[in-house]
Amino acid sequence: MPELPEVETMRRGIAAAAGAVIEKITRPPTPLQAIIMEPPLGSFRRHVVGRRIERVGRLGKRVLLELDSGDRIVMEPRMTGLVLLAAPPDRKHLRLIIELTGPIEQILFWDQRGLGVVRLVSPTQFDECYGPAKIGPDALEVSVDELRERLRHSTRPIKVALLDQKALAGVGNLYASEILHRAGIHPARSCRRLRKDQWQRIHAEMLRVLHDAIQHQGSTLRDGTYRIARDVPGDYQFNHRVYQRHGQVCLACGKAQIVRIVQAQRSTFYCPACQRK
DNA sequence: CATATGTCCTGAGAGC
DNA sequence: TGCTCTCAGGACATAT
Repeated sequence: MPELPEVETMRRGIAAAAGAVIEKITRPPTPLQAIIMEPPLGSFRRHVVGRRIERVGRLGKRVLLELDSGDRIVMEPRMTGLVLLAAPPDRKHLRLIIELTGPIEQILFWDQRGLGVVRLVSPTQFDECYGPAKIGPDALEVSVDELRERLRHSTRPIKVALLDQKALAGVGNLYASEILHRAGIHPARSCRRLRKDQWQRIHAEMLRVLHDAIQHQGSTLRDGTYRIARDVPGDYQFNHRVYQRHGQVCLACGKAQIVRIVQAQRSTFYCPACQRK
């Protein structure tokens, strides 16, 4: 499940596409469900073939190809999607090929489950669908004061609030648990009951965890889908302290066992000793 | 208005 | 062995 570090790794992986011109877009025949494309492929092609990619950006958990027309291609990996230069994990789940002339030859969109989305949006559509009203500040850019102001009046548990992309862009289920463990905050704690120093710890650990995870090129989980290329997984999973470690002894205190609970239909992992309610 | 729930999808693993 | 069932969760639509 690509979150900010995995998507940033994908963005860096294809960053050399800046300057390239789109020659062709194809969707390989597959017995599986096609990913969602908007507009549909024919119209998509007419708008982008011949256009130059000026910049490869990122918006939270999405990769952006900014075109010389002002339009943007928004690539959302969601659960199992990958944006790659080459060497996808297999051919079966290859969903889209963007062929280029320029520094690199192609960009691939691979997605095992097919929940991913690729959209072409005009500047107006971008503001409507992905502007500040829809997507909060990037987790790597937000200040501690803004983070606190955006969430301090919420009645939601802090773990659930950190996943809200309108409030904060980039943190997902895995890193939310890791951040709160390192900050020593119980995941069920209501946002409005957090003190200022606790917000400071959350903010500091968020930056540390996300930057470290980027250094390690993200986390490849048990399902093994996320990777940088066919046989190259990320390795931040070896630094996880709580995620999917329930039943094991906490690496910080060495005493309590990591617990798994469900919040908002999602697994949360924490140490009951290090993260008191 | 804020928060909660249902939905999409595929493959892995459990249980019979 | 092979079937059926459940689960994983990001983002969005719909419901409370």
